Amino acid sequence: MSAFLGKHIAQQISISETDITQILTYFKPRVYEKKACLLQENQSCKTLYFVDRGCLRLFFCDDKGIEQTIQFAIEGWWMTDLTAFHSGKTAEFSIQAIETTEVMEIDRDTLEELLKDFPQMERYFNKIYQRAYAASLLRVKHIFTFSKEAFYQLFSSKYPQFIQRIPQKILASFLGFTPEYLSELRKKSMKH
Amino acid sequence: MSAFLGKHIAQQISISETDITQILTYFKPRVYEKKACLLQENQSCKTLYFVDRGCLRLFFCDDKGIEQTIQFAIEGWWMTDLTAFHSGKTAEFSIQAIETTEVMEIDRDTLEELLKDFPQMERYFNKIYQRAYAASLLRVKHIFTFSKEAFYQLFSSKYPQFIQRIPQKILASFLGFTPEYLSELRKKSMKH
DNA sequence: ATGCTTACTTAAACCAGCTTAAGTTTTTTT
DNA sequence: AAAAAAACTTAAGCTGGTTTAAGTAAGCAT
Repeated sequence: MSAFLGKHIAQQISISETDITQILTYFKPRVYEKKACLLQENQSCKTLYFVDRGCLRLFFCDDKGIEQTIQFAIEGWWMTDLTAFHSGKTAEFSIQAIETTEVMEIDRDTLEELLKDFPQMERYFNKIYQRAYAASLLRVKHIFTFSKEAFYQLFSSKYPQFIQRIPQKILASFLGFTPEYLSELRKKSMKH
Repeated sequence: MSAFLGKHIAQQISISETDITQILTYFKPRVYEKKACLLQENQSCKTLYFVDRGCLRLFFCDDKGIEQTIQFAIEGWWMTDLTAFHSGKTAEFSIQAIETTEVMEIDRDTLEELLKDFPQMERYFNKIYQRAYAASLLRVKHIFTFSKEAFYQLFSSKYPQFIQRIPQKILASFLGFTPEYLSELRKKSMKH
């Protein structure tokens, strides 16, 4: 049972201990092995994940068959193909575990029940979506502001843990350039 | 008084006519002239806008002093610097009216009151944020998937009204390229 | 251990998209 | 209506980042 999710909720909204305990029963704790696939492009997306420990990525395959990662979720972040999850349409993205990852998961119907039984949770998810949206906008801002080299420098100084944790190929696709160019940048930055 | 906002809310959540009428009283209708500035980078962001008629843009100045537009809001869309609005920090973005624009506006305290008096509205804003977040992610996907030329083709076939309404310079910065290059693409696409 | 597959590196040739700079057209101001 | 400013166009030269291709290292199965 994840104490972390409970804490995370309590941090965002005012809510009683007993409610939190109740709320957690709507979620199912589960472990996904490294490289496990939680959601496949073009399939229906039934589940919302909260990362307790580990790391997930959201990605798609471009027309050349290259996997493009557009988002990570580490401890304390939520992940799903939002559009597919809420609309019932087939997923545009895939989700994969980069490391062995412990999640708390909930399906759409159970989430609806949860929101009916605990309407305060609307406010919690509101904050989650706001944060995610703001992060995504900031990302667009960064893409436009910085050269790829500057973007790499910024990212590696701001999130050094990521550079350790994430395979280069995946990191390169997240940052928006080829693995070859990332390799070049790494070499360059080591000289200093 | 905006009937449009009321309709928009009723479309997203189940709510009574009388509640809608009440809810609308929390908002203030207002008209901004073309080129008017609704929010300035580095100032505090106190207001959330719903566009009734017209068009707003969200932008920032990069280090070379060039304005980069990262989002539009036309009829039926909300706009603010979300992070600044909720956190009280100074804004990272500016907001400007591209056309003479009628909005319904609400400040943070009034919004809090509204959400206290009508908790159902949490669900409404939840949907708004979800939609905005999904749109932003899709944008990142497009940026990575398409060449700038393909991106322009896609955009101009999907949103031909925009091509008409938005000055080229602003459109170019939204699409992520120079006005000169946009000019070249336009010429190219006219030949066909 | 041994082979097999996948991840990373290096370097040269190439090109999409930018910069610069000058010209034209449109809009705004007086 | 004229002048000034801002928006758009055109074209040449250039560069950040990709492509291609070949080599090295690391992970994984047998």
